[in-house]
Amino acid sequence: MSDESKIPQYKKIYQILRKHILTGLYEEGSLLPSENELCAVHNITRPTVRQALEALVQEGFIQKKQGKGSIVRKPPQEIGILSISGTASAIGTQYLQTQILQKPQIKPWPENFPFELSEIEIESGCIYMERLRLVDEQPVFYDINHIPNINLPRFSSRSFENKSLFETLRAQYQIEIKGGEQRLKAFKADHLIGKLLNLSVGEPVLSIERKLNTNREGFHIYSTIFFNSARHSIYGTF
Amino acid sequence: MSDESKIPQYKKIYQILRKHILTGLYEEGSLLPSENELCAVHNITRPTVRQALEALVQEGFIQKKQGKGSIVRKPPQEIGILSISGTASAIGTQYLQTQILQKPQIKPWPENFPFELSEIEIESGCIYMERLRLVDEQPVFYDINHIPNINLPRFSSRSFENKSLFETLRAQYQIEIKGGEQRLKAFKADHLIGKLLNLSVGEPVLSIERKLNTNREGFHIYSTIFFNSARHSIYGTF
DNA sequence: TCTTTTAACTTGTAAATACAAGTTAAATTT
DNA sequence: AAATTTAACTTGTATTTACAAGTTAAAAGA
Repeated sequence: MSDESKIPQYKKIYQILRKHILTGLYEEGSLLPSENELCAVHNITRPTVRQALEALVQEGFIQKKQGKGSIVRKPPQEIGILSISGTASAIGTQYLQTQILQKPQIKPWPENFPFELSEIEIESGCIYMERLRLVDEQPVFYDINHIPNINLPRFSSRSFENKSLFETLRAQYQIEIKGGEQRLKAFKADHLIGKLLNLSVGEPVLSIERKLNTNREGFHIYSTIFFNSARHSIYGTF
Repeated sequence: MSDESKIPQYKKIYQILRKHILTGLYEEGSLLPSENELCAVHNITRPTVRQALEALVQEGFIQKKQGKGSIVRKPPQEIGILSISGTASAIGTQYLQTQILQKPQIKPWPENFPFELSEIEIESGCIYMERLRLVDEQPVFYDINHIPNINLPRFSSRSFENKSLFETLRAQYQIEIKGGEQRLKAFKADHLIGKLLNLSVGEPVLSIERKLNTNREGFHIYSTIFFNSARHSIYGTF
């Protein structure tokens, strides 16, 4: 009797359908099985199926049409605004390389941290890491991450090369991003940022400061991102 | 028998609660009446009440806690990322002034429009308007809007001074923003942008290009925004 | 008095059922 | 053959009922 049996049925159906959409079992634009079919297949009732589908609608995986069905969409996978699109053509994550500038290491929180921290976050210290992300060998953004060091065994020894930080948190620690807040500014590149992003000092850089909420209450992820928007732009849906 | 009777009950409850939260009937942090109380008051069943509450949760108006109740929140009113926050203190919309640079006028769509248009949008032409928005008498952003000229009687004769474009669309035409997509860049101010935003040529400016979806199918609002992030930043939750 | 238990709330999950309303294609009529 | 109607789907809205699970405060016990 594992704890799997405690997962609500609608969530199980949601996870199954989500996986099937992401792995390409359902093509973009095609129709999901009808609600009644899903009822029959999984032996549950329509309200439960509808609860699962509603979650998929909210995340943009499907689009429902009365009288028609549920149309499969493949939304940009990142949360909030974080996808990158090229000035001319779109860029898939397969071309996005990740370079770890600073491997995850445990540190105290910085003095003048731009966000307010909870007590438990302060007590636990934080895991610090820096990454540089490149498209076509060219640096596109540089991010600095602060993650509370709460119940994350072996985190600092994990490799994040060419892996999504969020995907690791989801798969290894069942941490899911639920939303967050962010502040954006445009400013002039200084010497360090310019060097990292391959820009002259004074060139415009987009900076994002964000605090992400997770399914663990009181556990937040704090990131600062510096984005080179010369050849790319930040793209997002909402 | 007006068409009001065709509005679903859950939507009516949603609208009532939304209004009550916005007008301050329920204070931030306080609890909404319980689901069963709302059932009794409005003479409907719990699933219907829950459907209304779910919509409020999605928009951030309330936060539910099992065993406790629904806690009232007052989210930043703008959709997507559009709120402004000062570098030091937050800024309420009451300090945000609007200057109309170009009153709404009907025009054909521009030649090289950055978004793809539907046939009906092309046929109808667009309403064009430019605004400059100021905080403390200082220009903060300049926006250019293209709205399809579809069933918007008397739109071009309306005054938008110090009024939200979205609030007008909601109140006068029952048009609600349902989401959208956007592209952000940082770039150097040219002569025009610099003059409008009171910046020197070459200073960094944040630009946003957005396409907003509405509850009218095929009706989109297209905006380009130039933001002076010297003293303010774009703030948003997601 | 302090601790524990209980009872009365709250929201969360789930079933079974019914009808409304939009979509589509087959069947019928013209 | 073409237009119309109908029937069989789809999702949307709503009721009724039931129990699970988290929270809180009053009641009972030490």
